[in-house]
Order: sequence, then structure tokens, then C-alpha cells
Amino acid sequence: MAPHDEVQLNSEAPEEEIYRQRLEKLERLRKEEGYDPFRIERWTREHPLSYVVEHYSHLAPDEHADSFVVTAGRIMTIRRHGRASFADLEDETSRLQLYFQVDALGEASYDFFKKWVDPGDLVGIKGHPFRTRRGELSIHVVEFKLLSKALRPLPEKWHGLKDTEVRYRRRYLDLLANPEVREVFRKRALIIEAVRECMRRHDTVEVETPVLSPIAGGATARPFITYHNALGMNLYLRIATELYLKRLIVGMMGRVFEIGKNFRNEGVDSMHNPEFTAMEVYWAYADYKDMMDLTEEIVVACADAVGGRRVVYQGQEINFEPPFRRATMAELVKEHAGVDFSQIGSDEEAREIAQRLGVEVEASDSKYSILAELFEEFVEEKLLQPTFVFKYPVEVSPLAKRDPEDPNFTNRFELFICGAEVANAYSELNDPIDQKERFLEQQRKRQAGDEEAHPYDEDFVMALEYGMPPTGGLGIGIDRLVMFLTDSRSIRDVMLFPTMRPKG
RNA sequence: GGGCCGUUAGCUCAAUUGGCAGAGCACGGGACUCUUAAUCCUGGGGUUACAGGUUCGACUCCUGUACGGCCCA
Repeated sequence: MAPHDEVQLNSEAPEEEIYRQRLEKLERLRKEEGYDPFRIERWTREHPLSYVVEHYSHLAPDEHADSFVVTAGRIMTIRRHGRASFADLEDETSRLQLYFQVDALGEASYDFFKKWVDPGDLVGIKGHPFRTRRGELSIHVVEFKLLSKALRPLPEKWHGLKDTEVRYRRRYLDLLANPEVREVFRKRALIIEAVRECMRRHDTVEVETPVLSPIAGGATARPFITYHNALGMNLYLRIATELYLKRLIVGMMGRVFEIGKNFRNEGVDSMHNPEFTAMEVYWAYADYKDMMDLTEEIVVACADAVGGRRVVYQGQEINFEPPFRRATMAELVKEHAGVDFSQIGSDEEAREIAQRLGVEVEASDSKYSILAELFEEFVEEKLLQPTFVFKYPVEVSPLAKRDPEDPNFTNRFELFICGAEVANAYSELNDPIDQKERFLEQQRKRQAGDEEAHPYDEDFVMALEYGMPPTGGLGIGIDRLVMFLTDSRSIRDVMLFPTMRPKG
């Protein structure tokens, strides 16, 4: 877009006055100085600000180092004092004061700074580190280069940017105005690195499976539908990676994992975003107990990676010191809802108890699905400390192996932290005949109108028919784990660009 | 999907019972060689989210819409 187009575009909006002034200033800079900051291609930054802070913190007040540092960053504030000025420079590592003084820079260079450099601009800096008489570590600038200009004003320097809507929609402003937000995303990266490091330790191969597929399986959720023009068919965005990863176990890949986005066509709230990051891992010849140990290892490694095993989440101390509590669903329902399922004989009795507790039930609900409902209703939110919950009813676990001792239950667990599900794992169902029956059961639910029921995946059943080793599988919700380890109240605070409705 | 709350200058926030839309930061001009929320002088900046209604008069009361937040399903 030509510059004059933008001026015209914005001249109708009174709030764009500052932008117009900066544009005009840029034009004057080009004309009067023959200098175009947007033509600069690089600056040899030798020292990030954290280096300067580390290596020169020993300087005493009014002590000046002889050596030079060469650095770069964004000018955040300027305090001009006639023939000397202070400015705060920020880069991705730290923040440091700059001292621009006419004696050190010369008239021409100092005048250039005074006339053309504004808060928000990006500059390259060469200078001597020193400590001011007031005790602040600074760089006495002997040379600087304007590397890029800001044409719009920074968010307010003292209060930062608070408006949540603006923070999510224009995350770059949030990141540049609020350093603690950058810290959250740096921790997010450390957490994902810690997960990969665990996988590497266990010789687990990282793979990538389709995001677009003809069947969205591996979880109970409504998928997004999209259309492939050349193939003339609908495709679904994946809701889980499970069924593809298990095909790889059939294919003798041994141990595989994938970290990637899943997409679920459901509402948005503080715990849910339509796209989110999950990690899934499958180990041949392992069971859900191995997965429990692995989950604990991963979660503890993640906690260690970002500051330790004792974490405060929204004022509540969470202890990630292993071993985590392990309890069956029935034990926890007894503990928190006061209902002892070992004493319940019939489905009818279970339905009566549920109704008495104010839980809506359907006439077709078995006592096992009522157990799961009571768990959701009365227990989940109370599991603040990391807790493994195991022995899930087979009815809510269409892909998990049955417990041979008690075939109404599966060898499955979920990990709850801060009242939310963070991990889900089981001994994978590898019996193709049982799998087929469970898919058929799900299909009946689907035909009865349950849009979340698992679709029938014929190719997956066929894969099982070739023989899948006994396998342990695990999925971890990375976003939630990051939330709890960074004291973030909403999932949107740990996603750089959360899903937002377009502004009207 | 339901309930409650919010939306005022680029940013952070005020505005008494319905009676002239304000401040600080940011921005323009000026002074100032150790400031750090610099200071001092000075100037500009508003469709009070949007649409309608009540009223002599609406940021304020009412209805609807949009977007966001919190709680519930």
C-alpha cells in the first residue's frame, strides 16, 4: 500500500493523529537526513542485554568500564535533559538504561537522537557499560543506529496493557508491553522441551500423523468439517491422534509420540479452546500402569523445568512431589459423594441414588455410567492435588482394555490437577472383535442422536486384525499443564493467539 | 444455550440525583548534561462500542445488537 493511501485511509479517524504525525516524521527523516530506517537489514548484536547485566553488575556507582558492548533492542522510554538523555532499552532477555550524552556522541549524532528517535523505535547500540551515581547499571552510548521505527505509540508505560480483549486479539502488544506474558510463553516452550526430553530418554520416536482425515476418531467430541476440492470429499480436522498412532504400533514402530494440535468443535471457556495442543504416546508391550509412571515422570520433569515441584495456582499450593495419589473412581465417589458403589446391586438402585443427589439420569443409564456421572458431578473439581483416578467403566472408555478381574471396568486412568483433567491413559484395546462391538455400540448411540459418539473406523479395526501388541497409551493436555505450572487462570493466557470471534 | 457484569482520548482510568466529557501517561512545540512513573512551560486529541427510544436535556434511564469477561448447563 502506498503511504498516501494510508494517510487517506486513516485521516478520517481522529484517533490516528499520532500515527499521521509519525508518518510525516518518517518522511522528513528520509528527506532531511537521507536516512530510511526500514532499509536497514542487519546489526551485529554481540551482547544481549542479559550479558551486559551479568558481566557488569560488579561496577560501583560512577564506575565506568573501558570495554565496549554492542547490543540492540526497543527503546521503551526516553527521559530527555537537553544535552544529555536517558532511555530504557529492552530486548528479549532484559531491560537496561542507556545514557546518550553530547560529549560522547558528538553534536551531529546527539542531535539525530534528539530529533528522530522515539519510544518504540528499535536501535542498535555500541557503548561502555557504567553505573550511574544513583546506582543504575547503564550503557554510555558512543554509537547508535536507528534500525526500525515505530509509527504507533506503545501501550501505557506504567500500567501496561490490561484490556483482555486487546491482549488476546493483538498479542504482539501484550507481549511487548507485559514482560511477564513473554515469561509464560518461554515457560511453555520449556515444558514442551521437557516432554520431548522424557520421550528421548525412553527411546520414543516423534511422528506426525494427519490433521485432515476422513474419520475423526480417538475421542468423543464433535469435529470441524472441511472440504477437499480435488478429491471432492469432506475431511475432518482431527480430534485426537490416537487411532493413527496405534496403527503405527501395529506397524512395529515400538514406541511413538506426537505433539500437535487437536480441534474440537465445541464452546470456548477458561478451560477449552477449539484448537489445543495435546501430546500422545504409545508404548508396545506396556500397560496403563507403565503409563501412570511415565505420566508422573513427565509432569514432574515439566514442573522442574519451570521452577519446581511446589507451585501456587490461584492462591492454592499444588504439590508435584511424586508419588501422586492413586485412587479408584469408586473410592473417590465414596469419599466425596458418600455413595458406596460396592453396595449397589442394580442399575435401578443406582439411578434412584443419583436422582436423590440431584443428578439427572436417563432410564437407560447403567450403574456404571452413573458412577462416572457422579464422579464428574461431585469429585473432579475437588481433585486439586495431582491425583490419578483409575478403574473407569467400560461404557465411557470405548478404546481401553477391560480389567480381566472386573470386565465392567477398564484398565484406564486419568490424571486430575486443580480440578481439571490433564492426562488420560489406558492399556489399549487390541482385541479387534471387542473393538468392533464397541464401535457398533457407539454407532447405535450416534444413530440415537449422540453427535459425540465415536464413529466406526473400519480401517482401524482391520489394522487390529493384523495384531497389535499389548500397548500402553497416554494423552496429556499440554495447555492445561502449562496453565497450572504458570498460574494462568484461563487457557487463553497460555495460547499465543486464542480463538476469538471477529470483531463486528 | 442461560444469568450477571463490562465497553468513555492511542493506553490506564474519572465524570455527584439526568445538567458544559476530564486527568495521568502517550503525542506536538519550548527549557534543561545523572534521570529512572524525570521535572517545568505550552498545545492538539472524543460519533462516550453500535442502533433506536424516553426527556427541554442522556456517558448516565429503557430496548435491541456487537464484542469481551465471570458464573451456570
